[in-house]
Amino acid sequence: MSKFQINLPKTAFSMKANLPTREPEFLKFWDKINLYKELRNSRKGKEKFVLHDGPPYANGNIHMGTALNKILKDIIVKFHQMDGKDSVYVPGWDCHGLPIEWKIEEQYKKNKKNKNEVPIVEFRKECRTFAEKWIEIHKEQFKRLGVVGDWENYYSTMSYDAEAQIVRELGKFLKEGSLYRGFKPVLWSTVEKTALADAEVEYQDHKSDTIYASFQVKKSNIKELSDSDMVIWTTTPWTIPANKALAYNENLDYLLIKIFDNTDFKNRKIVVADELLESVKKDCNIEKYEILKKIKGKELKDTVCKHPFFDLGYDYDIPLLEARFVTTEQGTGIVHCAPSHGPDDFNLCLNNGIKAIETVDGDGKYTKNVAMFEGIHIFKANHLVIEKLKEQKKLLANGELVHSYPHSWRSKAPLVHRATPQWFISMESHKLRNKALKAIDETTFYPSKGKDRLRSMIETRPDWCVSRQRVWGVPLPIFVNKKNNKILIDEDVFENIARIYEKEGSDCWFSDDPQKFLGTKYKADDYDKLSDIVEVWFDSGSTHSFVLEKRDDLKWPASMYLEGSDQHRGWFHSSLLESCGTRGRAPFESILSHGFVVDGKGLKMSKSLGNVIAPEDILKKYGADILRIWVASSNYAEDLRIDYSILDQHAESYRKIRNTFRYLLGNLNDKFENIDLENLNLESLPELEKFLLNKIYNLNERYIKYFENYDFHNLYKELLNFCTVDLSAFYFDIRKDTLYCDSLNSEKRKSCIIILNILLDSLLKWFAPILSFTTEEIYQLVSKKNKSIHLEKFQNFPKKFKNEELEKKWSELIKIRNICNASIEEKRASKEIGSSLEAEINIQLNNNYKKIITDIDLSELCITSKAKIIYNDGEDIVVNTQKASGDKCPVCWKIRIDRCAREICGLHSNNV
RNA sequence: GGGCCGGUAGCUCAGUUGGUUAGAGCACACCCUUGAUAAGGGUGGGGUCGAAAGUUCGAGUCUUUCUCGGCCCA
Repeated sequence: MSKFQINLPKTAFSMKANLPTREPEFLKFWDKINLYKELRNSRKGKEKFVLHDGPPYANGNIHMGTALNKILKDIIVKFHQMDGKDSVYVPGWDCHGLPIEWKIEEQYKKNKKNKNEVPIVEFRKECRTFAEKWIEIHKEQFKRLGVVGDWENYYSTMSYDAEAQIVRELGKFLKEGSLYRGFKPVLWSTVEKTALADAEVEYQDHKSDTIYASFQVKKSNIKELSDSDMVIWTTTPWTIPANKALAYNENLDYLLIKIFDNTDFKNRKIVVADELLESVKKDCNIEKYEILKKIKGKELKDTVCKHPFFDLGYDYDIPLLEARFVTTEQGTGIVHCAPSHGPDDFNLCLNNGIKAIETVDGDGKYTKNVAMFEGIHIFKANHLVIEKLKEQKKLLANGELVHSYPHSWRSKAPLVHRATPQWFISMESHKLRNKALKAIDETTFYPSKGKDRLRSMIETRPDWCVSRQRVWGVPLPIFVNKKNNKILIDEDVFENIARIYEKEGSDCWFSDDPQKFLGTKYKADDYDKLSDIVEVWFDSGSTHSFVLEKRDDLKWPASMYLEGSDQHRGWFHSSLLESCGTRGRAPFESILSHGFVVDGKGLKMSKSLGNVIAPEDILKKYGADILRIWVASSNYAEDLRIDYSILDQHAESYRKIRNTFRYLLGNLNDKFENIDLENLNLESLPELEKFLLNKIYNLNERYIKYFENYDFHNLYKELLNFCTVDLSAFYFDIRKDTLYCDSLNSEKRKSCIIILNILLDSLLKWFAPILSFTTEEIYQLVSKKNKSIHLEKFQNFPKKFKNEELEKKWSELIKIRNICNASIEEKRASKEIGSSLEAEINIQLNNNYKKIITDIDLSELCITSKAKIIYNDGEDIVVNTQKASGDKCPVCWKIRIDRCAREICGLHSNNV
């Protein structure tokens, strides 16, 4: 302990963060002061920024993707709040749908309960309870991440208000006429007995039966085709009974060949694509044959065939239709079309006046529309079809193929395309596609590539199937007239249903007298009430209508939607369509999409790879602020890598930031004084301080620019570099002498303290949206209690801080400083000196430097005991270092012969 | 299988319309300091820019192919 009075840093801010245990204390504090309410009060009447929450599904613990999403949202919401706006965040949950139904059914199975014996209403109540449970769990998990929002008044798609508004939204489509009943093949699970949403389908390998079957030509413009057969290849033999057409490509070349092998096809003529002849020969064991004729695809026009089961009652024409989807990748270049069992087939046939009919029922059994096969399950029909084909001498070959095939994500059962009565929103009838494309143009995308991604999806997507044959969802509010089969369209009825739902929820649709919904205008006896429910994407696509429009604290459209990039086909997509259909524009002004969380090597996280990291583990080991740094420092435009070594590095950076604050607090003795920046007299400050203000000003300019572009990883990097390069290694290091050794009333020291106050204030606010907990910890230390850092506003730095001349000058000085450091290091390496204060530097400068060096103390800048400068006409900068001579001052530790100017200088002073 | 996006030091990221020896911070190594001390300072090593071919006087930047990874679709 020195006997001289010096000012060493002192602070209650510990070096060790201990985030996992300390952070929850601030959660309690925010709760206690009702931070969310205070945030709203503090920005009453100000411009609103509304980030509308995309509702996560209320099922299962959160994972890294959810954590990333919520933290990113929170950072943005806090940025805008600090920017002075009323930045409102209302979290929400998506609650209806199949996954929850499955969870309940699983429970039933466990308890040996039969789902069919449970009344629908009771089943739905269990689904509701299940979702409620997960909402509560999620809530706590999200809060722990530091996410601030209206947790008390969250929204959910299963609230009565939501269910009612969803009915009103559907009513708009019904009234307009764009919601229609169609008969279309949809992906169908015969196990779950339902159509599946795109997101419910997963592709897995599946072994299929394959067949080469022949269709006898009935009539053609090409004479040689009489008595010949068109050959098709398919992996779904069971669809042959539903065949209505064949497809060819007019750009392909086809061959008419005659077979001589001793088989059913001996001396018969068949047609296949030229390019596929080799593979057909191989698969069908065709060895002896003759090419009779080459046929241009175009010439096949107007050719008509007979169904392979023509003689068994399938006595209708099978026309050849031109289709681009026919390729030479596999098969024969001629494709069998069953409009009830494939979207391509359906569209092609539709354009040629061939309608799909119900060929297979919900269980997967052929209907009465299919002769010979009625009642047989399609998954057991392949061999029967193959037998019949053989019997009719229409089978060239059959085999098996393992290929990627759609399966249900729940039951893992293979799916089929099945024509069912479904309810669709037309993309064309009321120009929905055009409206949506225009809305995309009017939306800002972060990153910009999201725009093309969404646009290309909207450009090609088919009509939107909004019906599901399930029970946990909003019932489609549709009555069909028994007599004329017409849909009841009456706004009064829709409104009546909505009002009922608002009061008691939608369960009553399944239990109560239909008359209740029809009111007095119509008789329930005259109508069939639909039992379909609305697909969940319509639910979540409507959140803008029952959240943004209905709440006074929000606005429509939202300022931003922010989700993972998969939501281009999900929520961004469905919200856009729903809103364009009902309101003619997008419900958002901007879309921010982020990539997926992958492991340290860039691989997706999976149980089997064992590379999954749960947010919970990170919170336990590092704390939320480290996770928030990870979010801020990663480039969300691409996939985000995470593993423990990456987190370790961010934890290191955190310590650097924390110690930067600690230095500030220590030298301010935890006493923060707010500096009036506008009235700050710059002329009274030393140049180094003015240079720092210039740095702060410039950094803030870049900060704003980065923030406006939501470019957080560059923003964070700038802040971190500022802490390490400009402060720790430069300003702080240089000013230690002044701070420690100068007397408290030294003007220089006071100037430095002003800068430290400004730095503390600026850094706290700059970092607050990212380091939500740590900045609060510091704020609580230095400010009045019961107010949060998050209620603060960003600083406005006066333009006078900017000083380009100084910037230029000091960049030269720093160049000299770097060369001095290199020179000092030489002497250190040769053990001549240790600390830089043991050095005396001799600097030779070109005369040009004279005006830069005026008034600059290079020994102070380089933290040496002495600096001699010699000007000449030679090289720009040459530095020689030697050991300083003299004695070490016990106060300032400089080595010198004479006493320094400081009053308390210990060297040769009378005090010694 | 198709579409889109991406691959720059161990890590996180910069690299303007193609133009000197490809940058920063962290990490690492060595040294110093012991008055920011489970801190702080200094110096330094480290990249055939995923691979190959092409266009060009010149390619991390443009083109093609391949490869690896991710998302979406089938």
